Amino acid sequence: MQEISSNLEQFALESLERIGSRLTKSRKSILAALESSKKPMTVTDIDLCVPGLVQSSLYRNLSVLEEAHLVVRIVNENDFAFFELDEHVLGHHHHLRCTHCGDVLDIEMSHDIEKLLEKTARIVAKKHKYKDVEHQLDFTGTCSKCRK
Amino acid sequence: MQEISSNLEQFALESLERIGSRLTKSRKSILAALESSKKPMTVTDIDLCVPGLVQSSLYRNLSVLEEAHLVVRIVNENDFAFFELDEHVLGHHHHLRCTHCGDVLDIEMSHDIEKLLEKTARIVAKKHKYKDVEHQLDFTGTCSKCRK
DNA sequence: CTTATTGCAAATGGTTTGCAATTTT
DNA sequence: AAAATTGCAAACCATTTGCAATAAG
Repeated sequence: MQEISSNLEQFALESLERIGSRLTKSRKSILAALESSKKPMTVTDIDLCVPGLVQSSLYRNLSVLEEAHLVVRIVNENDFAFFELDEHVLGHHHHLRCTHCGDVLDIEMSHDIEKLLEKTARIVAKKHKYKDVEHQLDFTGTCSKCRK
Repeated sequence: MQEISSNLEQFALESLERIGSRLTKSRKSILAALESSKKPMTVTDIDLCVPGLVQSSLYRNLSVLEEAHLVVRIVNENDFAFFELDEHVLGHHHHLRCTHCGDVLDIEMSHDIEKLLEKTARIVAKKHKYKDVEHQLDFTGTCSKCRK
């Protein structure tokens, strides 16, 4: 079981405190798992890294961490969710997803593309009377494993 | 109950035939509902437009239509799916989704942005050894109704 | 001692499935 | 007839929830 970085620990403590929640051992383990993973994880993945924690508690912890803006849930067309650290922690990024196995990778876009997307988001918001519009640019295709 | 356009009817007939399925009255009604809707619909929405069709049959029909590439399923973070006509029918477009009520709107991007996204998809595919990479650019925010 | 968290078991609810009856070609 | 579609009811299954017991501040 890996350690949570002290940066993240401090940030998590504050974020959780802000919503009246505690940074328990379980939550540290969950954050550690997500931090050490190079890509989004399913609940099953996370479960393996936090032995002894019942699945319903894991779900409850993930909800709390989501509420604290430490974790985000990624919904895909398979019927289970992926989780990863929030962009506040991980930095802004995008996803490349395999439509066959559901696997998700984090990828980054150039500064120019990001600027363009932000500008576009502002235009879209104005046109459709939406507030706080954010963009999500995802790519989907077939990974090399699924082609074998 | 609205009519399906003859263009769509012809295309649907061919697409369904190709996978050994028939263009039944129910399927016509479903396609008509989706065609007349200006935005993606939930199963409940569609159900209202196809009275007398049991929900399980509706789901089965939607699966067949999906398989025939006539319809696509949009997954969002709420726990029910939205459906709309495939891009083969509707043309390529993007989505603006309200994170509060789950509502989805179709929006279009400029030609320049599309070109840039296609180019980026090719680069991403090469870098990560993915095939047939497509992009999905979605915007999320709060709609005007949810701010009242 | 007060509030948050946990484990356990049961419920939820959108979606899927088995099967016999019905419709379509 | 042969094959696809339907209705009905039951199953699925990831996720949520109620509640009493436990842990943390």
